[in-house]
Amino acid sequence: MNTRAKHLPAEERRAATVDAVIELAAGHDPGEITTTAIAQHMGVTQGAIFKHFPTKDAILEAVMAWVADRLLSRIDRAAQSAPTSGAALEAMFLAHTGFVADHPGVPRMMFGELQRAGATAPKRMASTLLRHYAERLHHLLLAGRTSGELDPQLDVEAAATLFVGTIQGLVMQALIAGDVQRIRRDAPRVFAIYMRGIKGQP
Amino acid sequence: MNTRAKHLPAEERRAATVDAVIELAAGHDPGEITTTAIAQHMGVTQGAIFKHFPTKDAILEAVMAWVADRLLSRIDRAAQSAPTSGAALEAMFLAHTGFVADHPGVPRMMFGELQRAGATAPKRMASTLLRHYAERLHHLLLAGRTSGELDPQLDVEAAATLFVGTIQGLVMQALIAGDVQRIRRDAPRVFAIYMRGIKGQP
DNA sequence: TAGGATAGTAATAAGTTACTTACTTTTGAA
DNA sequence: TTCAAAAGTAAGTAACTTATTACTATCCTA
Repeated sequence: MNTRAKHLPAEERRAATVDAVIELAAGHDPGEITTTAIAQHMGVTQGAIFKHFPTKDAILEAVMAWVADRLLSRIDRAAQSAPTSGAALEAMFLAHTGFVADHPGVPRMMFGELQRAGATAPKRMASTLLRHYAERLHHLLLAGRTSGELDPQLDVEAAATLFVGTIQGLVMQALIAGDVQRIRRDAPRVFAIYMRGIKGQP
Repeated sequence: MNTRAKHLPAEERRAATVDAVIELAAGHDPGEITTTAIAQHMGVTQGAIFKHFPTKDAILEAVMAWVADRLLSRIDRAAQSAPTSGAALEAMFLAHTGFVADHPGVPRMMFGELQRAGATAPKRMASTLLRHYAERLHHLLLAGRTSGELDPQLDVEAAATLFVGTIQGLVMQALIAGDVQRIRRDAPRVFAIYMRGIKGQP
């Protein structure tokens, strides 16, 4: 558990709670992230959490908001400084895999939330994040196709599915191997094959 | 709940229990698959389950054994009747996505088990299945590379990761869309891009 | 520095879960 | 047909979950 100062101002405590969840998710399966575990990780009692969040779902909602903000801004920053669509795709891919390697609990939680029954608030946020992500991807793929850098007959929808799936696959392999940093090593190699599949003739 | 005969012989009841889990996983998230839910789905009381399985983990272990047996045999059958390595890869891909479309709960459960803390029996079985799967994949990719059908400089390890990830990505998209049958539609299109990425020059 | 607002504690309520136990019903072979 | 083994029931338990409540410690400003 993190031994930090007690009696944090409300906003800092909320931020610390979100951090605790992200950190716990890195090493435990989402089902084990109980309010007791979150509180222990911060060094407060379980009841203290409910001074700042009305329900547990509200915590998960805040976590999803954190993820959406950080991931999308990191990806946008990476893509903006790339000269071509293909380079932007690669930058986006590496930014995303880098984010996942930094916060390996995030994709687990996302996947876990998406499986939930009904339309919970955190599930909606996860869906929204993925939609925004897909929009950026779609845009880049279309631009690359019209510029001729990518295959002029490229199936953009399938290429977007494959892009996301590739990252998901890297996460799964890392999970099985129990070695998160492996993502950083494998990401460029896997992306090279992907790029070969979508690029235009030289 | 399935209205079947009560008082089944032990072996049939065990099989029915595994079926119930597979069916429940198709529509509910793994966390909701309680022993009560399994029993209700079979039309017996919750306690009855423990006449045939010592623990809940023993049920999940039986489910994983069922999956390993069915999936690997289906894949092997598909690959054997293919003329070339590339055709075998495609047959394997479509057999796998077909299996997933038939039993959409299976990849969810696999992913859920792999996230579990510690080395539980069902988690070990899931890992073993994936290792056997990777072996077949590795073999096919190597054969295709030496025959010249695939890129002679192909990064086999990365190609195997991408193959598995592609399927995982299809599952995730279907989960988000809430439409399992979409996997059947998208699988050939996504595989086409993958194949373009690994094949040799014409 | 006094005192109200804020943050945290300890105990506990209410609900679930996997698993057990004492008992009853069904099955099938002698 | 009889009856013991097999299969299922109903009720209960211990452990764990989220959330609440009455109280206490700490902070910060007037």
